[in-house]
Amino acid sequence: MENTAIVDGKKFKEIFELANSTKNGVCPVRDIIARISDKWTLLSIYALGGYGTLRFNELKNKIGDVSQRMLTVTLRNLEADGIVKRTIYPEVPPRVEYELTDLGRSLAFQLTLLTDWVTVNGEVIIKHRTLSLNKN
Amino acid sequence: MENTAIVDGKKFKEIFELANSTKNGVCPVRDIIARISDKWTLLSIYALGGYGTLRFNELKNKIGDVSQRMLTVTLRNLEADGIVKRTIYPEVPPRVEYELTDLGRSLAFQLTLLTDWVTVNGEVIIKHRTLSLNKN
DNA sequence: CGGGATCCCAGATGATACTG
DNA sequence: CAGTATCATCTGGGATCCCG
Repeated sequence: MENTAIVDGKKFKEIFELANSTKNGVCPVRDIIARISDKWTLLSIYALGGYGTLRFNELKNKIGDVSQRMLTVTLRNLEADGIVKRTIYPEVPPRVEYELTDLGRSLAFQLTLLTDWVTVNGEVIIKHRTLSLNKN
Repeated sequence: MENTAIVDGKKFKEIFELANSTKNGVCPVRDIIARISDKWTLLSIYALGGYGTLRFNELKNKIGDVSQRMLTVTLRNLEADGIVKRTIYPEVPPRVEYELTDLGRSLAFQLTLLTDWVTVNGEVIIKHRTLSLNKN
């Protein structure tokens, strides 16, 4: 049944048109997918999905090799999109906690589906890629 | 049940660890997601999913504003990953046709799920983003 | 027709230093 | 602690020209 939906191609044409058009200069589909599939964005969402609530440096230490600047930028974007909630506690030293919103959790769930696909098919792809390289 | 899988966070921790680690210098999860969520890759997959088989310039014209170079690069990558099949007909002038492989169709289906999510939640995100901008 | 090769720029990203 | 600001760098991607 999975293939049925694909073979007829109707849905794909609709999606293609949707992804290939812009409203007010932006294409929601492309724009949003591009943003969420960013390296640090993906890791941030997964980390917050797995650990619930994290402080800035906790998140930074978990991801490991992200620069402070990029984590800040990433989290600001996610906050602006309503995917992450940022809570500032007026203490000294300051404490800032991040967590996924309901929208964020919903997105996170969708991303697990994609990740599952990659888990199943990733090795085949990497292998294919490697073989392809050796031909040249 | 969707939330159950997320609230406990177990699966997310696993996925996070998976996406945050590398084997032989590459992380399949991040690497593959980054590649497929590229603007032109996404549009190419959708177009081939919807129209089946397309010649180079047919595909180029459908997408519209893609440069020749980028479409070539995109298709070469997809071919190397085993997602797109490239067939050259030894004619003059040359004819080259592109189509999704079984792996490609499987991936395309997964991407429709993500696109569906964006279709449902995209406007909310864009609106949230716009409101967020106006605060500054 | 379907590319390959080259040049080049804007924007993304990292490193570093400073601060409320 | 959790950033901001600035500078340096590096890369994606477009423009252009050429070719089998």
